[in-house]
Amino acid sequence: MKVSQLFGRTSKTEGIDYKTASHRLLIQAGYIRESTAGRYFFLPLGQAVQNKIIDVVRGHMNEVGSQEVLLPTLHPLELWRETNRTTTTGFELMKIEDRRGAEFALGGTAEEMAVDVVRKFNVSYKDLPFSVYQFSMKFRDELRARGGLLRVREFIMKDAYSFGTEAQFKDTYQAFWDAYKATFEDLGLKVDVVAADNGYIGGEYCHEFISQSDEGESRYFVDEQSGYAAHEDVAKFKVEDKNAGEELRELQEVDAERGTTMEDGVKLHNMPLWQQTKDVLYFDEATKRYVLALIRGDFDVNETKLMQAAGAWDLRHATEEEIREDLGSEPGFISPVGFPKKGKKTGREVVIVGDVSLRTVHNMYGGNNRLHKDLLNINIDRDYKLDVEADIALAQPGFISPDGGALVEKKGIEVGNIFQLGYHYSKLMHDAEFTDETGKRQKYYMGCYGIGIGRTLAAIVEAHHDDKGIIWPESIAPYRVYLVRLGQEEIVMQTAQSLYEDLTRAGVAVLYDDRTDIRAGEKFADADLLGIPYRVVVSAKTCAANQVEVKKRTETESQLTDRESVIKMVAGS
RNA sequence: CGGGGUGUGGCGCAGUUGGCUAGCGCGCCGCGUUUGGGACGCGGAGGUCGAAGGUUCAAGUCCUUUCACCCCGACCA
Repeated sequence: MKVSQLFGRTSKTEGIDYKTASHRLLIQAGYIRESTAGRYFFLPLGQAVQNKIIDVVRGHMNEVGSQEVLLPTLHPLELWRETNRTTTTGFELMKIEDRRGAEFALGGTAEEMAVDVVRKFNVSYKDLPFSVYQFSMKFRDELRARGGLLRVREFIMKDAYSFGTEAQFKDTYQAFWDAYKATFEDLGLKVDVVAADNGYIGGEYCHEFISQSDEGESRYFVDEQSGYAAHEDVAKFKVEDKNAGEELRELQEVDAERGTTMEDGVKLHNMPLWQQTKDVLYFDEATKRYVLALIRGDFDVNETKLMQAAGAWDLRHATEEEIREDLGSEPGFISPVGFPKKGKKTGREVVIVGDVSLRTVHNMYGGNNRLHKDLLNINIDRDYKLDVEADIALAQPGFISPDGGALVEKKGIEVGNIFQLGYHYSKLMHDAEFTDETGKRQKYYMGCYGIGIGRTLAAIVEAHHDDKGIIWPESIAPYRVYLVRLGQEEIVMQTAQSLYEDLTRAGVAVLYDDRTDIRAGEKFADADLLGIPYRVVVSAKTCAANQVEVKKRTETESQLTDRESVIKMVAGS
């Protein structure tokens, strides 16, 4: 390709509004251009990179035996109703109607569609396990797009769906895990694999592949020694015993002229924070129940864990009015001791969820559901009972991981994920079954596996750039060589042209800067900005020496060699 | 949806207490001089100043409404 004919152009002036490096560089170098927020034009260079990434991903998918398909973009809304996903969450689903009023979802993920096509074929145990995957445009009605390609409203995603028996699943999940590791390695991305929350996708466990970056939105914890890694939503940690050996003392009410914060309690009673009870009252809009979360005073409630434990979907904090008038308690003085089972006025059920850390403390202190009254020597089981006991604590940096090392907080870009779906979809959707060896119909056990192609592209730029521009890993560079011609002497014109042809013949993708009205500095600057791995220069100087100049984007010094060596060098590997 | 900010040729911006024909740099087109790290001269093209309504003799500038975009938050594979 000749630069003089390339559609899209670099820009000297950069958009100062763009905060992330990938956003700025990709636009400045002419890879992408914005349409509206979160929707991008992929120009020839950007599309070339995107296709390279797709090739790498496809290779690994094929390697694990997954089969490429293409599902429709418009999903019958009926299918989404079958799994309740039109209502279960505030999922950012785009909807559309045709002129006859038929309703569709613009595909944002395609579990239902995958099940729908598989059930049309009445599979048997002989077909299992198997998986299908596709590359397709996904639509998300994001409240706020950000960071260029990092969070968008339309993007190409590779999504795969596996079908099998429960016994087969472990191997399938591991195979995708390994394939993802290999994929991101090929793409030049170092990723952490972290345990995460399934959210509206359903299922019981999943893992995110996160490229560490300050620009990322995912916060997670890593135990560097053991390799334990988990998203902040699900991160576990060891809870040490405090005074669990202490003898139980008698429950006692005392006057408590204090404010409503934890610190006020600590000051008034002159006792440690960890010995205080933290009582947080929520209301779940989905199930219309109150959820009272109890935890040791020095910990915070992790709302994601809490929702899982309580079976809640849509938590909000209870209002002061609800606390006082419906539950007869007092903000800042809530206590599980004698807390009502139901709202007095509304009759709404109350679920008490306690953190496992409550077992590590005896003789706790806290409110007594009345203004300026506290209780001393509160003890679990004796003074109150839990409906659910679970880990609902929020991990913090420095806490001890389940494996014993200290948790370190990291930020990163989630470029891929793998989900165990189990029977979630096959149970919700009719006929999602296979025939087993005995002729009986069985639900199949599923997984799904996604990679955001555009986001991966952005993550690669975040990981590989300097102040001059992008530095593409060789595996996905849009071109392998940036051939710079300096000057218009006959010999230079001929040498550059024939080198261009020779390299192309040798199978090397060359971007040939044949512009005649552009000076050297600008060509070099563009070469750096574009980030092509090899820069080859042909000029009067190199021709006089009967050589060409070559420099890798990652290096600062160029070298002179003969043209055969250059061809060998860039064609190699 | 809350907070902050910005909308003036493709990009980056200036435009005073309202005042004459809306400017500058980059880029684009033409001619010439240049030519190893973002040259220079001359000549061009390109703008209903985000949109609508209002105030005024007069609006890029003031008022109202609205839309879009950027950043932070809430939300979210």
